[in-house]
Amino acid sequence: MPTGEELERERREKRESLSRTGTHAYPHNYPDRVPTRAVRDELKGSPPGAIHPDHPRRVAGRALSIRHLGRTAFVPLRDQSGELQLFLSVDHLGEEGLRAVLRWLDPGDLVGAEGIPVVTRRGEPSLAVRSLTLLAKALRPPPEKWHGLKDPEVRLRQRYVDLLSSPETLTRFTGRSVILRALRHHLDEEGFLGVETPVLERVASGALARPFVTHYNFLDEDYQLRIALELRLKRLIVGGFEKVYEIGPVFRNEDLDSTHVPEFSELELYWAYADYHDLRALVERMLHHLARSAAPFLSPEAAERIQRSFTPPFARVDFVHALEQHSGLPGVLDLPVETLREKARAVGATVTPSSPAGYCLDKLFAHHVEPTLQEPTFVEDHPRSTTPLAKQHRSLPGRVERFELFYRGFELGNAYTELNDPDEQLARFEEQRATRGEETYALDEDFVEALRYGMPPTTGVGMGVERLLMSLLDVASIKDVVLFPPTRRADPPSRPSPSSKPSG
RNA sequence: GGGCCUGUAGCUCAGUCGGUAGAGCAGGCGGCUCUUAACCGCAAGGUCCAGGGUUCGAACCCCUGCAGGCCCGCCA
Repeated sequence: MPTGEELERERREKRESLSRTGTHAYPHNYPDRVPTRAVRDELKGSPPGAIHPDHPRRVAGRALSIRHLGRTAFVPLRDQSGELQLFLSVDHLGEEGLRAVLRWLDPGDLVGAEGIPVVTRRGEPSLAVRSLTLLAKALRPPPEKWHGLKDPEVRLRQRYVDLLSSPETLTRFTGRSVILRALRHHLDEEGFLGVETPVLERVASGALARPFVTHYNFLDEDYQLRIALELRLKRLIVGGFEKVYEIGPVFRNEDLDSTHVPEFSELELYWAYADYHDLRALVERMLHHLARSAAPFLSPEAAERIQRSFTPPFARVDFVHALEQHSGLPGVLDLPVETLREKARAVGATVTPSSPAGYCLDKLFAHHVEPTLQEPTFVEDHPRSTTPLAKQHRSLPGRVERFELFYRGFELGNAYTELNDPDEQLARFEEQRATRGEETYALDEDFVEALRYGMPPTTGVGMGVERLLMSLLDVASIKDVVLFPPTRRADPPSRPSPSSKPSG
């Protein structure tokens, strides 16, 4: 850090000289403060020049910049509720008081201010400061006040800098928390119980993904980080819970792009004595509710558009009909698997001689149909070979009772009428293992054992929370809704390249 | 894994034909009692992502690597 060092040294010197006057640079609290928004609200409707000397107020936050005009100065202050201008003048602070403040105050410092609410002659709601207190010195300068922090790499690696300098980032992540609170509240209101199940599993199953592996020293045993919540939650249904959900992190040892991160939050929900038709209606109600809760964090136009999109009923298409229509392959379910492999390979999928029909159908669907599903759409009644955990369709042979919800061309959720016959479950696992080799759902023996005790008819859904948030907050990249997405090592040791010619 | 693009002051960005780097903001000094991207003046601030090569001379051309972005592939 070349001249950053000089900037920091200057700020350290200001801090030290303040300490020498007996002022603590890092006091322990700042009592009786009010949000800056409260002061702005009080001043609403007051004319320029208004003064409220009988209502002294204390506010605290980050000083954004300093506009010094001789015997006055203006300092915008930001806290979580918004911004308020501090008005510093010799009239309230005295000659020496103002001079002293300007000696130590830097943009980025955290300060507390006590003063009286005023509206300046130019009409800006302000606090005429009688006393300014340093609450924490910023040794690093904040990003440029007008352009802010642009560097996408720094925004991810040092998210705190992004948050402290970009109000829209703070707003977006506030939106994340508020929407998830609304989600939990909605599920609670629907009668579901929130539960927590283990992140560390002997065998991570319930989805098709490579797990992260870790080691439990005490048991001297390798554990895996969960890739889904499904099998644990269904055990709870066996045990007598009738409506449960969990929202929590799952881990899939995979690459990262605009719709995938290796660590993400999943919502899974299981509902006994109900089927996927009941669940479809619940998902519609839930998303409609969440779209309303997202509105305060969006532009009015985006809020309106998203609420309109998520107003039930959503579109419904049959998996097989949609695939046949968009691919131009009639009778796709009756095609021999060799033909399906050939067609899948033709659209760029990685196909092996043992790739099963379900895999090829998934790939063909992903290529031909998914990009067309921009508005919320339920894709229903998948071929049986595409999934091992769903129950046979009650009227369509060769299909299962399943729906996936798509929006903007990506998958938001996946639901089944759950398979609850232990013998068929075991057969499906083994069938997958036989045809897919490594590419298979791990066999969870204890889960099958649980089913042998009897699981009521049940329906369940899994949704990627970040994708849900991308949809509701109207952003294009999953990193925009993950506070601390993973990044590569910042400064790997540089080594001379082996192919470079020796100097001489 | 493949293609394209990016990396220069604390931040945001210029940098022509290869001739030892520039602006604005922030910081320093001076001025100004209503600014709000305040303004005016002065001075200062650089591992040009890293390593190597070509050249009298490289931020610029070449090679390799690293990090990031976009697209494609892979991945429930």
